[in-house]
Amino acid sequence: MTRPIYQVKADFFKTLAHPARIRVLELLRDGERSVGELIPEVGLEASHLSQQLGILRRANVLQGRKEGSTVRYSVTDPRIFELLEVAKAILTSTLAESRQLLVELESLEFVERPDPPPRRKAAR
Amino acid sequence: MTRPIYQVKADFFKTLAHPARIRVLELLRDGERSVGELIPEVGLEASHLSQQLGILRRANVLQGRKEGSTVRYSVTDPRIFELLEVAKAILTSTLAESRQLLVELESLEFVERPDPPPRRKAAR
DNA sequence: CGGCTGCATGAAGGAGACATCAAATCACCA
DNA sequence: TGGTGATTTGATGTCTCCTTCATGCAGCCG
Repeated sequence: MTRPIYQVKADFFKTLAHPARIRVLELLRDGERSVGELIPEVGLEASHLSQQLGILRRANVLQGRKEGSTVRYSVTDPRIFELLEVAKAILTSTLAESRQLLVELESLEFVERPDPPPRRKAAR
Repeated sequence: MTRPIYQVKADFFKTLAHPARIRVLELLRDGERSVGELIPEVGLEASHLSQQLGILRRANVLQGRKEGSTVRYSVTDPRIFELLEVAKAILTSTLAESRQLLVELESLEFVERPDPPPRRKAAR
């Protein structure tokens, strides 16, 4: 094995860590899409979208199929959707809790704390 | 809703997109750990690890519990492990396919392609 | 009290990711 | 064959993240 597992996993999550790439994946949930179709739906200019698609393609998350002068993309492994579902479930409950916490906080008085003394600049 | 869903999801994946943070999560799979216990297992210096823990904590992935002079961390939502499992499954099969492809490529002759002409520098 | 241990935070430089424009490539058609 | 539309690639400025050092701070113990 060239790279440790946790490094590979981290890289994998990194390829997913971009709003446009997430959108693309969610759009591909209901089937193949050409780049031209994705452009208006994702809202990026062609070259920018192509870069993002390239990142997903090089990570083997997406695959492109050439059809005439267009390229149609689809997901390599449908389990990616399962991943998105689990993420969504986690986020939904986590956010619900945070919101709840916020409500509770707003019902409390603010307690003023004195300003901390200024920090000395690090001499390097 | 302040931010679109795909932005929230992307941020979530971003908090996971670091090898040390993945390691921490995998270690917390079998229960609570103090920072001091994590240091040798993750292999980061204290302050660096603390920064990474802070990122996970602020994202509500981890929670810290103060016990005397130490802090014990645990995962907020156990479904995070499910997420890691799905990711692992995807990576395992994807990597297996890539390896297979590599083997096939190595059995082919290389076809030399002429160097492309130099690109003109963009004048901006 | 005073120092130590355990952890968190702030600041700063360097590395890497993003966004954007220009240019290249390929398929198709007039 | 030249032109046009669709997509990709390359180059580059900007911005964000990562890492490290210095410091802050709370609890514990002598």
